[in-house]
Amino acid sequence: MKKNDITIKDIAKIAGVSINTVSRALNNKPDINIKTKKKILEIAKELGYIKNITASSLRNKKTKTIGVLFKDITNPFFVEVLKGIEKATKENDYSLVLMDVENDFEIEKKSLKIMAEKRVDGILISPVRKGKNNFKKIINLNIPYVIIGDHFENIDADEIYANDVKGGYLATKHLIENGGKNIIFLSVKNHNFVSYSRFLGYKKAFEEFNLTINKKLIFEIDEDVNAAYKKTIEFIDEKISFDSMFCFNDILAYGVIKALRENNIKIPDDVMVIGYDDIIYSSIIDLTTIRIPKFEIGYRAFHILLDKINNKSKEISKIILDVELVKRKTT
Amino acid sequence: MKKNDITIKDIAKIAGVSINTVSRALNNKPDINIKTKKKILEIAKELGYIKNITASSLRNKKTKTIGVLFKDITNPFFVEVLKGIEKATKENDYSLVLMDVENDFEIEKKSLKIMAEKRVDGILISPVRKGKNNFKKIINLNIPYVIIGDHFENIDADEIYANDVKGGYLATKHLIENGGKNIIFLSVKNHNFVSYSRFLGYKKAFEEFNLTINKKLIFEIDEDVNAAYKKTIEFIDEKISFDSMFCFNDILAYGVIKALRENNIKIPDDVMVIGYDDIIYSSIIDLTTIRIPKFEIGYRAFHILLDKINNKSKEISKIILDVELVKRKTT
DNA sequence: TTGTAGGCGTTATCAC
DNA sequence: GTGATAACGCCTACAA
Repeated sequence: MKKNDITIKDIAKIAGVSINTVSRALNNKPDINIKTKKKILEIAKELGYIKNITASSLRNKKTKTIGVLFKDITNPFFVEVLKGIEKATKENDYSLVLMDVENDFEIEKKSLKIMAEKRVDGILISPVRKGKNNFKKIINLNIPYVIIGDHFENIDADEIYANDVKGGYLATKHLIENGGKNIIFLSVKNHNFVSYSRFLGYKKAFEEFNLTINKKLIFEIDEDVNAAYKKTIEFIDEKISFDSMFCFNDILAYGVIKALRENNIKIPDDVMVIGYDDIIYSSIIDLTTIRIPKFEIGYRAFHILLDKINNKSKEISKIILDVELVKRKTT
Repeated sequence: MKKNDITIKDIAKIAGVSINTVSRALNNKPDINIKTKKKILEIAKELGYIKNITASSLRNKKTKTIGVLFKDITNPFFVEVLKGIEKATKENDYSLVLMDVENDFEIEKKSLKIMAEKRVDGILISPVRKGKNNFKKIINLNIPYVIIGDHFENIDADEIYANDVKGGYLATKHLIENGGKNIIFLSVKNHNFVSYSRFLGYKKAFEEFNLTINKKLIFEIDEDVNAAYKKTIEFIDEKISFDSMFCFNDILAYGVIKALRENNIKIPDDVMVIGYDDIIYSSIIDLTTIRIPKFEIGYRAFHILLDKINNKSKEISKIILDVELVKRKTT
């Protein structure tokens, strides 16, 4: 007999007790004789009994697993967030089912359905954004969820995200204070709230210094190194006048730096570059950036979700985590 | 009534049929009147019925989910592999439970137990290595599994990994051909088979050119950027004579490059640097490296596992994927 | 073509 | 302290 075929029934038979006495022993319930318990535990161990969570989930209506839906599991930002989620999950005896939604509405919809079918206890999601906010339509399941790294207006959902207005402000202020006059804001498409917040911060800094924004220096590209690289080459070719660049994230900044270096533009002397996220490689290339507490976002997101699952909190949480400027050598 | 509380029983009642007629309709079985089927499907849709996979898994003894155990889910190599696994998983209507084993035997053991309890249909694992090979002891469950990115002697396990002997050879040969005389091999601890293979390749190249290896130029450090950075500083401080470095992976190479740059050592003029893996950032910093088909490793690993699960293949697969030199600007 | 009955492995309720 | 029984929701014989 295979080990994972052994059931409490088998143990009961050998121990000469009923199945629910076995259940009691295995689940540390009271109302059981210490000696029978010990005996049962021994038999279970000897037989190599492995509990069937599938069965207990059915009975308990709890799967002790959560679903995690990311737009792109390869994005270093999400990788770090995932690490935080995974850690918290493990610490609380939960498991996690991961799905890469590939920034695609249809896949997101389908994934959500699968999560519902699996009866996950809760969902952590970074919703797909394509211009419109279709998110609300999608989640009409009765599953607790919290949104990670984004904010939706008019939706009563739990959210945890970074203070991107502050981040945009700190970055821009830093550039201005270091002599930046023509500051390009290299933003991305499809990030309504996040990119808008960073833009607001950018604007705020300009206002604080009584400067006016040159809208011609604001660009939106795909969230991709090569797109940033190419765009920067364009700036150079078209002889756009700029002395600093605030990039939507570190990945874009990498592309920018590569393009500048290849054109012998000195960083930071000719052009200052600042990124966003502070992903792990940024310290190596000495990129100045805004640090987001990624691990913490994931870790806390799980705990917010857990409270929802256990009905400990009824009110909606909108958690906004602090960010900080990390000054390195590209500014 | 919540949508996920609706069962086939409810549908049966409304449709005025028995529950297994509903089951037949829902599962596209033959032997059902097309009209009753249509009616049932409509009712199911209207009620917002969501199948309970927990229940069907119990009945079918199939969970349609696999477990993925990685030493470190944050390592870019595994991130890419995971992407491949996730894609293949999704395409085959499977799901994936992810656990970060934190390079720790105890966590690995515990995680494996959880996977067994969840009755995953199969496991994809990059086993923890700490000097000894304790892996065999751990997997004595009756669950199909395939080992990713590693090879164990004397174990009849399915494995998929890269041709690291070739990779080590290509890297070293490239350095020698470009004038490398004193080639440091910066390897890591805890990677018995992989690091040993790369070493064998290194050795092979030396032999081919009738050179003798200087064992004083072989080092083992932790698999960590900062460790590589510090070690390189040591080389410089101790005035070790070297003109090139073959790094165990790209991450180490990043640390090395940083240290060299800070000490005004020109790359590749004074020192050539070559990495391994070709993770995504390496193209940006123009690191010469050995490319491993990471996505493919994950993607194919799933398919090997799937065949095991479906009993399509009884023999053991040892798949060794090809690698290639990617010449960029650090050599 | 459809229905009845039983069981997957666990846990909760209740009685003893 | 312990046991019998039912139930979680689904699927599969088998019978009708």
